[in-house]
Amino acid sequence: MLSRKKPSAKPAPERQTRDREATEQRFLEAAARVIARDGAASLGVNAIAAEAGADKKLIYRYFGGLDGLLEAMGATTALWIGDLAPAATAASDTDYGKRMRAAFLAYADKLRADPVLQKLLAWELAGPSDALTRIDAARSKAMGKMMFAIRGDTTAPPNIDAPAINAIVLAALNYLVIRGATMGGFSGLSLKTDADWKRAMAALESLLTAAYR
Amino acid sequence: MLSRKKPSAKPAPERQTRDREATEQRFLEAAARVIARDGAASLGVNAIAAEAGADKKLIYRYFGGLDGLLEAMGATTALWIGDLAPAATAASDTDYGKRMRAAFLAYADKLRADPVLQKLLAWELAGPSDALTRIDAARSKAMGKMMFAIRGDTTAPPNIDAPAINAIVLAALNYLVIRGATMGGFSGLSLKTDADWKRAMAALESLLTAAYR
DNA sequence: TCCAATTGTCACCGATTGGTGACATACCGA
DNA sequence: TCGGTATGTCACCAATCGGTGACAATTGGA
Repeated sequence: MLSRKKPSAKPAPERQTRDREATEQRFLEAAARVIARDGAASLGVNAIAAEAGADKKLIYRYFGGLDGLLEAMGATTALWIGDLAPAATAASDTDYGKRMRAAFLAYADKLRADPVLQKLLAWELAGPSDALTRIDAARSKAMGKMMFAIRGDTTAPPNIDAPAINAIVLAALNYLVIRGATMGGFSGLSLKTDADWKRAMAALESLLTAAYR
Repeated sequence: MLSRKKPSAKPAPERQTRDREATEQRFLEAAARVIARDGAASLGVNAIAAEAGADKKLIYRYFGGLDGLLEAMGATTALWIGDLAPAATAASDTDYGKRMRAAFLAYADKLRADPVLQKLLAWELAGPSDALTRIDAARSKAMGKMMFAIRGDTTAPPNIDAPAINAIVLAALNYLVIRGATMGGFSGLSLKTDADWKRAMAALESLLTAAYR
């Protein structure tokens, strides 16, 4: 302890904004950055607090812990799902199959551009957590409403289990997007460039047209 | 320290089998149990050693660390993949689409009965690790050989991107099986009972027949 | 029989984890 | 202006993590 004193002139504190909402927002953004960069596995209060430049104690104070923060984040990550319905119905075709195809393609594009949601989806698969399941419940509810809106007054072809087929397509989409982001491909199918994805989506489109014929 | 002495008559040591192969096997089985019960996220040398009832030091001695153990385990988990080809070709039909359908259905059944591989697949999605990627490389290579064997002398219909379509179907299968195991369903489609799966597989079959018509 | 290498055991290390109590400071209404 | 409260900071805790060195005990070959 030589010349360094503590209670003297402050070097550069300047960090005390005293704004709870802003701090909460910083936490949410920091969590998104961490989850997008290091993956959902290495997500914790320490990492988030360090990324946010705030104290982890505040996470407990404001969100009640990591679960609360995740839940708050989950509420914001799935917002664009609601935008899919107008986009798909805008190209208004009275054909059920064509509407679904447009919706799925739009969904794939959006998901491909949202690394946070990708990691969240991957994490849900790794292990069922109470917070994650709640997030998933909210998202799948929004998804169901979207599907309903897209369908509109059209009707699926008879003798076809449309919900099951849609679930299968959605499952393939989720898996392929995540695999493409983390490993660059799956089962010999490269999923790196836009051209790769164009090929994959063409194949999926042909699958759907054949199914909903 | 009353009457309890250490260097006197041994109570029940009896644990020193001095069998390296047996110990390695114990580690592999313990790792499989841990990964099947607690998920891949909570997999570590401490947990594995505790489950195996052996010392973690031996993991480093025998496998060179956790990565080596995972690699050794991955080599054994994908063994049944090779058995899919004879099963699918046994119902020998010269139709490419029918063969693929049989193979995919058999694959789904096997994967549904292999919780370890499920967790491994889920973990690969969560984060790319060097060990995991090597495991995946070995497995997808076996998968490719299997697909080749199943196809045999049949040929896919023209104007159809068979590799892409097969990748899509495989992706959907992986995702649905994992979701069914961890969350019991996906996108409104329940995946708990055998009846649920029968429905899902029927939908997938109709998809494939339509695509490979 | 004896010795050396293999196998197993234990104690310990530093780093990191989630979580909390105590305290300093800034804000805002009375 | 004063004082209470919300906000932010820091130090600390026990538990657990991956990893290693030192040592005891067993085995098998010379």
